[in-house]
Amino acid sequence: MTIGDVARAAGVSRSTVSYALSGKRSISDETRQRIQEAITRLGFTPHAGAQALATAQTKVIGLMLRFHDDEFAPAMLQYVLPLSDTAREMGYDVLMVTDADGAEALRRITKSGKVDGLILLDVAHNDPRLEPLRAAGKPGVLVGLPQDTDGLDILDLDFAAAARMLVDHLQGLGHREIILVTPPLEVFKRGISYSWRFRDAAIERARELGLVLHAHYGESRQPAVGETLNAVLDEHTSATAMIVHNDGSVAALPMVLHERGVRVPEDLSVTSLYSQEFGRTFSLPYTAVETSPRELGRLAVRQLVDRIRDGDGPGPHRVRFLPPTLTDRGSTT
Amino acid sequence: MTIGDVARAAGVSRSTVSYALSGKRSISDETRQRIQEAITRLGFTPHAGAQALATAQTKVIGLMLRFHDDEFAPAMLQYVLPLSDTAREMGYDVLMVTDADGAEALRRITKSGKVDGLILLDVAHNDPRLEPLRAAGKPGVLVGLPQDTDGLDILDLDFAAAARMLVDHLQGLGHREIILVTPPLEVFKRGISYSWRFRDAAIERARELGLVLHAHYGESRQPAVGETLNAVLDEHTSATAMIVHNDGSVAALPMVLHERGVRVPEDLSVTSLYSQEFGRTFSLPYTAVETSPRELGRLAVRQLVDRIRDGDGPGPHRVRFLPPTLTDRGSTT
DNA sequence: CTGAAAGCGCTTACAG
DNA sequence: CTGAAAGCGCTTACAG
Repeated sequence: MTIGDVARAAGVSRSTVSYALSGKRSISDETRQRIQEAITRLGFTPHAGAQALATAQTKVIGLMLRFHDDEFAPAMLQYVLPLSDTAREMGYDVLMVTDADGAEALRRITKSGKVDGLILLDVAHNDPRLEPLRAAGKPGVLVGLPQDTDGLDILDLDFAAAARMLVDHLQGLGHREIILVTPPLEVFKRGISYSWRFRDAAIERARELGLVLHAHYGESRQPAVGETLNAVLDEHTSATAMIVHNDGSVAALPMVLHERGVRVPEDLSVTSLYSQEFGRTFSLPYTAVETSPRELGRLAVRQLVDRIRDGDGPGPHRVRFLPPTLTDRGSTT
Repeated sequence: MTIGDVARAAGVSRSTVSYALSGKRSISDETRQRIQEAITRLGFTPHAGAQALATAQTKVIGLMLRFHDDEFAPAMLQYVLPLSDTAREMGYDVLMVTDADGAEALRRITKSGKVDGLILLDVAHNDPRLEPLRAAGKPGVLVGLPQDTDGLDILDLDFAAAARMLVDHLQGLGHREIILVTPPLEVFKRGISYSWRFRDAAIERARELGLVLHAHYGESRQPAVGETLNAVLDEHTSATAMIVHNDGSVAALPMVLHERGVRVPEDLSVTSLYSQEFGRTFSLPYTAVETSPRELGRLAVRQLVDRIRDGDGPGPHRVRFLPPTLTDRGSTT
């Protein structure tokens, strides 16, 4: 079933069928009818490989992600689904790449022309995928902030603003001593910059406001998560508020507080940073900055598709930080 | 950068380069050396579209999945990652398809020749994707059991055996009255057969053994999950054991039991069905049948790749149930 | 408004 | 052991 079969059935040339399909030149109504009829009758679909060869476009975007032991897996899915759905809306399929060697995988799918562009998730400070991405000559959008942003489109939550927002919120309620649970040390070491962007901004803001802030590394896997939370709570009994910037820790927190007999917000005000969906999945009742994974995913795909369509035209590359918004769930007082 | 450039650089014909790449005919050592050297020096990678056109093979498999509101999203990821990793090991990339209209999406990627084969996740009793799959003439492996298994390769956990195993386990410990929390009603309605395969086998076994078994639908989203669990526990105060066959419910259970002051296993023996990884993510301490998502994913990809390679040759299609195994975490007595 | 033909970059019989 | 050439199924200047 090729375009030639359709052409024969409709009594036209193959080029006419092709143009009817693409709309790139005008076709008489009658011819278009005959072609359309033949296409539906024969159930014709163009061969993707042939199209890719002829046009140098695949209509596929690559989605590069990794799962690390120091990450809390369920959080990743929140980004993947909106990305996939948005891509489809815009006429693109998604090639999901989870290779351990991301740089090599990027080279592979890019040089073989398997994708028109790439979305990199969980980008690190010195991400090894950036060199091959720059060399690839294909557009890429990053979620996560690297050190060198030159020539790249980047999208991320404004974690510094989020941290300040939470500190301000607690300060406004009269809290003077706050516990901050950060991502695990390994996440810092891997160079995931949101970990220190959030922490450093929180520390800075607390200092400005004259607050005491105790920063501690969280953990991502049980039983270390619970043990660490308990140890931190034991150490700072005079703290009246908590900011949890770590998926694994916040998911485990309700149980830990329950076991300690700590009531929220009567005994402790708790704030965090997670999406509405994440909160619902884990039954989290905390006032938190919304991470908007759905919006981030949509924006990333839109940006990428714009780049793909416009060649290198749609203006300068840019780093874009989504402004945080606070969802008050009544866990602070 | 095409195969012609390599050929010129190595002083051979394009066909010789092609054969050197594929190994489909013998090449003199010296020629092979020169070609290899040229390939690495020029950084050549064959164009995937051209290969697909010439060979009618894409080296891509389609992964078809959906996320339903009545499902607990984190569970899905456990299958996706092993599938992706295994595919890569076997030389395949993964096109992830999450379209709402799975049947249409299957037709699209299959007719356009974007994939060599398909893996269908979360297959329903009368799954609309099966008709286009059968018509596609491409191999497909299903995870989940449909009504009509004719001509299909199917892989699933043996949920009936799992249910019997748990009932037997509890009966062996002397329990006479058991609560069963099943998947939500909507999952039954959607035709996801594991829901009734497990429930019916549990009921049947309980009857055989003369046990009382109360089956109730679980929920997947808060706050309904907790409310339902509490209602069920309120209703059957004399029950001494529980079987939870529902991700959302079991994830919420520790908190619910904690709030009720129910100790496990002293006051209540609890069993469930989940993977080790899922249990670790949600800090679940229950004796459970292991769902082996990693193994299932690996087997599915292996089976699919075998089919792709052997055309229609590798023997009859088959339904394969993985035997359940019990992981005792000490939550029963 | 439409067609004939070249070209995209591979693979693989066919010949030697 | 190697090469010249046809063919995979499209798209798109070029011509009319």
